[in-house]
Amino acid sequence: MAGDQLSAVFSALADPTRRAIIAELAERDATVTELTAPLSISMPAVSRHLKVLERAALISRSRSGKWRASHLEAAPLREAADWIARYRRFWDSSLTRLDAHLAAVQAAGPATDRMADDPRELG
Amino acid sequence: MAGDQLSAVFSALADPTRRAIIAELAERDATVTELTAPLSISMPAVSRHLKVLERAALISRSRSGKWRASHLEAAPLREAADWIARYRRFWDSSLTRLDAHLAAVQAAGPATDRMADDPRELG
DNA sequence: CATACGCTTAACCTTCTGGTTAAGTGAAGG
DNA sequence: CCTTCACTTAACCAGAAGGTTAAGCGTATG
Repeated sequence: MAGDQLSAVFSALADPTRRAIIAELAERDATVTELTAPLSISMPAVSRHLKVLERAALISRSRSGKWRASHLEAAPLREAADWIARYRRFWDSSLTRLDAHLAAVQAAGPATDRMADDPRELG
Repeated sequence: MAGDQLSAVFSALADPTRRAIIAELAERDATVTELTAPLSISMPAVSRHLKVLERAALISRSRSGKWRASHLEAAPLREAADWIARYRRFWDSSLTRLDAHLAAVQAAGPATDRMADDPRELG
């Protein structure tokens, strides 16, 4: 299981250490040693976390001498965000008219659409 | 690890079967039997997936006679979306001018070029 | 009331995960 | 050179995950 891209991304994000690494890389590229420093685990453990992130395409890595820098790649995060966004209508009360319309269409539920009586169509 | 709420949510979303269940519940509440039908796994397996989703607070369940209906609870999805949204500037091309400025400042310039000399200059 | 139904729990198995320490690789440098 | 540094890989372990079948439990129902 968990073979598809989305699963790999969510699975990568499920670990707090990896989220911390992502947060760090959001500020600057970093070497394995730099990433290990603030964490309370060994460097091999960090190395494997990086491999997981790399497999999920959440980071890319460049070699320069004996250092390897990790760089955040956000494209998979967008896919994850897009997936979650499908359910945005379930929590967001400030829906735009377009969102409401699409939500109504997707839900295929006529009664639940509170804006169905609004004559204004989306522009 | 993986004890916090966010980890539980991402971990729950990491499984394709559970995402399928969420997609189903987004359309209508459903019993365990109804949820099991389109899936190629046994009912006990689905029952455990539901328990995982319940622990992540992604669903609530109500009992009615011998049937138990599952209901989607989207609040945790919002938390997950909020976390990912922190990195939106890394993929969203429609940045505001302020966001672009902050992104440029935080990225802190061409790190990979200087890395060849000394990794400490990465930041 | 006996039985079938809906679902959960138990027991078991295999695979995955995340950590460790120790050894291996390749570039820097005294 | 030959060591040190940065990092990866290997070997190992404990526990979690996800599947199965079988059994249990409570509610409908013929």
